[in-house]
Amino acid sequence: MAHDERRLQVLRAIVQDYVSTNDPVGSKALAERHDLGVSPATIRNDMAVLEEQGYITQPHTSAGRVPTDKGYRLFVDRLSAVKPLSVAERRAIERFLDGAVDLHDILSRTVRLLAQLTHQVAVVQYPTLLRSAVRHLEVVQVATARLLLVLITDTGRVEQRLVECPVDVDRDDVAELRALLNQTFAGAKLADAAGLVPDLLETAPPNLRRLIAAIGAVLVETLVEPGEDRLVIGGTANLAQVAVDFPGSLRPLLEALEEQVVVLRLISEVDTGGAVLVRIGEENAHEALSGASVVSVGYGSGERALGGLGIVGPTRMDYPTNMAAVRAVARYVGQILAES
Amino acid sequence: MAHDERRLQVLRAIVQDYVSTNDPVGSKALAERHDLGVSPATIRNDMAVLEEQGYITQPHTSAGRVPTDKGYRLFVDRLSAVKPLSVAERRAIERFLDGAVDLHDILSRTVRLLAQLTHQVAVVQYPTLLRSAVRHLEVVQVATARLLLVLITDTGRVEQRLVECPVDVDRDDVAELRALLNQTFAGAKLADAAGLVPDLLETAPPNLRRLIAAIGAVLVETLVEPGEDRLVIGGTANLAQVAVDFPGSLRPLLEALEEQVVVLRLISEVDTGGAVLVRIGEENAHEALSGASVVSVGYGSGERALGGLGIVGPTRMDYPTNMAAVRAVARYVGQILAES
DNA sequence: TCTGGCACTCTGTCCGCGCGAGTGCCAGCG
DNA sequence: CGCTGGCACTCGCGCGGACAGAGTGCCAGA
Repeated sequence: MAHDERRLQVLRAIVQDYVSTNDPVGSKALAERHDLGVSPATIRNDMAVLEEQGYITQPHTSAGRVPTDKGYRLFVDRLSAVKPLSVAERRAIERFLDGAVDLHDILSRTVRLLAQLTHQVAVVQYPTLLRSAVRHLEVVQVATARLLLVLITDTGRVEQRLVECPVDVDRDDVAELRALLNQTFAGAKLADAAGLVPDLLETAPPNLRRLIAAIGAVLVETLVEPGEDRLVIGGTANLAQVAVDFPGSLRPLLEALEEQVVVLRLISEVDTGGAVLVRIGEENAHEALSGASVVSVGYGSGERALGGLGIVGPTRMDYPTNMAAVRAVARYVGQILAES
Repeated sequence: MAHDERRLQVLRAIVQDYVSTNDPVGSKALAERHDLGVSPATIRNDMAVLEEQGYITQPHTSAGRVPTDKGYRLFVDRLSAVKPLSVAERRAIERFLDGAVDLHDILSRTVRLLAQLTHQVAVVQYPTLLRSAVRHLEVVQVATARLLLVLITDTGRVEQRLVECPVDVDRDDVAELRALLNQTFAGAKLADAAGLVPDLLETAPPNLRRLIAAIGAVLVETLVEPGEDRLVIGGTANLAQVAVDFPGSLRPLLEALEEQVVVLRLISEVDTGGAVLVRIGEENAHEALSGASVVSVGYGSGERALGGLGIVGPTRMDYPTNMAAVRAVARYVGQILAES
């Protein structure tokens, strides 16, 4: 129907204007700024309907209208096209990520880049251990009965653990152990690695049994602990600018960001096959984020996502632009990781 | 003189009251809350002198007095005793830092702990590479002409770099290389390591020359780059609480924190032999920090500081308590690092 | 079904005023 | 010589009323 169509145009216009001005938008201003071809009075009627349907609301009688979470949702789902990035922005991405020396460098550059492009808080998850593969396992003797186990994954992530050995170890044991471990685990998916420990234990020469048991335990612990996934956060300075959107409640938001677990859960739910995921306001389960939106996507070279990245900002954000930025950055990061 | 002595008492009382109430403190309130043995009128005279000397100021005529940077400085230098931590706090430190699995874990626990104890933003520097020693160098072949060089220091820090080789490499070369590198560098201070490269190059077997040249270059680059020192920051949520102290200018402070270089410079100037360093307001060269104070100290097991840690907060902070917390945490971190 | 007009409602802002806290100064006292 | 109580003065803050402006809902007419 023509009416429904126009009503959606009105909603779109409201979202766009509200996002750019941060003022509740009235019927008159809408008619002026957008070529809707109808008078303010007509728009008022449409607005009344939109309000009844729950897409917009007025902060108080006789102020303009403001989109609700539901309104933003409709906007994101049906009323916006992802805005392509400018050439300059694409260049900036390349320039920014080039020259990174290691994984941490890549990720911290990424987070700065994303924060700069979107003017929001950016979050990047370290490549999940479970979806990586073993590139190399290194054993370093620290003391007579103390070994340092270093795990290097194909994504460049490095994890290290101290292992207290039940027996003294000599140099030859270390070399043998190193060879044995790499022979067994090199190339294996970390998700499968835990399963390989019993085999290894069985086939190992007797003199190394107890040692391997200790190491295996630490290894499994390292891999299975799922909470261990790390996070890089940046651009919190952008929160200060949009402080108006979080009346007084900036603190819980900052707390939630430091409480990495909360954000991690949001960012890591990205198994939807490469689509950018948007969570708006109350859609975020956590209370501190009920006034915020999260835009996230998985990154990774191959078929499966290695981890997630995204941004956190006020519900009143420029979704098309930010979604484009998040997607583009994720692609580049995937490429860079594939190369290294 | 008795007069001077009492004036200092007055200054101390002003600082204490102002820190705890955040209200400019007047002569009457001061006489009531502290047993100075004199009347408000006398205190007023003292205040007039203190103001003339630049230790306190009034925000506007007929408000109470507020300490200046100079006033805080005098307070810190001469009027305060470092407050010992409570038993509960000491327990908390131990409990918090126990069970850390690797260096990053230790440092991120430290930063959270410090933020929690002081209610300020906490900053911890990674152990400086230059003051660490090589524990182990690992070489992993990633592709035919591409090696991954992994450096593990005695402080548990791990650095990795990709090396593009000028020639193809086979497995035996890698093993030989690894042995040679460790033989040369293991145990060496990183500060001296760069100087060892030429020797190594000279004594190396001819077939490895070009390879070692490439690796040596990367190694030197990694070590010499001084800007590479990393930082862990936490407790930014505490900034929101004290936002009153940074009228409107919370943003530049957050920016300065993200611009790690700025903070790094402050935190890493800790060569003063273990004393806690306090920089108050304008004493911080950087403009964004001109309304903030930094309390820092070096940590490390042995004679020399491995790195710095500290807190950043409003000039109006509880210096005695915070200095005690910073010092105590630094000691524990030093212990923990020495053990691992 | 859209449009123009009209009355109504509500907020944000500005202004003026009084209150209270705090000061500086002065004269008197030990 | 230093301390004290008293007193007049200053100035910011908060409160209340008035006002302008923006926006709405509704209604009659095209």
